[in-house]
Amino acid sequence: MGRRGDVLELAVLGLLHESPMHGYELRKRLNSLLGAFRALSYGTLYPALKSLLGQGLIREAGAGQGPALTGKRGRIVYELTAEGKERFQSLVTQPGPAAWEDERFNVHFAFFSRTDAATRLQVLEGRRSRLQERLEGFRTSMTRTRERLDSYTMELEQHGLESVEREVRWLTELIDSERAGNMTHLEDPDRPRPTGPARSGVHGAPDRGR
Amino acid sequence: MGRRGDVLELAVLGLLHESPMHGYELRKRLNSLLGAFRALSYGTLYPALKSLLGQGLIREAGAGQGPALTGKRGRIVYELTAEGKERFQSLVTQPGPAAWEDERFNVHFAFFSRTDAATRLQVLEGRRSRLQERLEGFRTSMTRTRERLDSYTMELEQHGLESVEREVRWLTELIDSERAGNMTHLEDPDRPRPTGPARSGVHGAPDRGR
DNA sequence: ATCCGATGTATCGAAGCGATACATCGGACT
DNA sequence: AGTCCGATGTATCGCTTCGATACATCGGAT
Repeated sequence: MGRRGDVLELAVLGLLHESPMHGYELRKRLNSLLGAFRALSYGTLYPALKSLLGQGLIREAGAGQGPALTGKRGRIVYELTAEGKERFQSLVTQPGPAAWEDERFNVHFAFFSRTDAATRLQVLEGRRSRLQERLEGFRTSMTRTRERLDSYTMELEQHGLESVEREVRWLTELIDSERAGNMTHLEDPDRPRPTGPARSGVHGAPDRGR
Repeated sequence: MGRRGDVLELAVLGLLHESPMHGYELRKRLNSLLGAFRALSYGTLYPALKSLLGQGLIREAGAGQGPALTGKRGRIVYELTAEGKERFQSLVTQPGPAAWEDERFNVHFAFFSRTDAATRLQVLEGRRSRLQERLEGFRTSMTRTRERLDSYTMELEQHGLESVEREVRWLTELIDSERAGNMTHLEDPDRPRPTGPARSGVHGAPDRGR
């Protein structure tokens, strides 16, 4: 499993952690999960599944115990093994080198309800500072090319800048509400609370897929 | 030149149309032009340049007439041939099948000042309706998965929706100002006007890379 | 009754990516 | 004066991923 593969690994493990699934369904879920608008190719998915099978992280389930998805033919339902569950936990708990890169972040975020608060903050803040670096790059680039004025190019750069600024604001709100949430119900993870950030009524827009 | 290559072709041609350049410089410009945050690989660029050379659209310039970029070693400066210029014009004038796909759009937009008004409108409107389709997808997907409530996933979908809505608004403003601009100075392309849209003081944020 | 689009698994050729090798240059530090 | 080092610069290799396609079954519309 290669350079993009490890994100795929996390994503597949996470989805199968919710419920067993076959490849076709998995792909659809992955497409929205990865946030990429280009569909994930089967030429990527199936090799990845094979690799996961080989590592013993998933297995093919004997058909027909999942409710309401009993087809009678060759649909292969995958489910997590015990090792798979452990692997998922370790991946989600210790975000590897650079979990805040573009697609990485989306996937990690999607599994935040299965992540502990400390890790959530770590990922959110990592992502934010990553974006702030990018912001710097934008600003210097824009002052550098100030004189060479093509309005359309300027518009494009301007847009990009504002888009990233927007996402930074969004992240800041999430971080704040994450911290606030922690102080009130950090100690009891089993308390029946609405898993997730304390929706503060304000929304932002993250990256939307590279 | 393959599936992404034709965008690359347009981008390279467009950049070399401004001024001759060597590969390293070209790559940096392409990275900001393509809007992709993942850097374009040399393993993509150099084969593309070879292909363009093979087609006779660009040629290697004899070194040392460009002002202030005279290195004495092997830096290879590329420049457009006459065929290259024609090719660029035809690519920029008749936007091929789907010029409004994610990265495609950025590149076409970047060369708007060398595009006629009709084509500009065509691309902008195509892009907008493309995004509106995507909006539909989002909304149905969100109502469909309403009951299955993971706040983080919801937040992610919400964000995406708003991000796209934002870009639609941006495009609408561009289209409006494009139409308004057309009525005042459509007829004289050589008039020394501030090439570009009539900056209406409002900005939006487009896609940011794929 | 049969057509057709959605569902479903799987692979292949081509293209792109990340890493790396190699080389020169200018400036900083000692 | 030496020498280190990061930026500039060209180029290729192996592995991953993509887009297309093949093939098969299902359910519903005509």
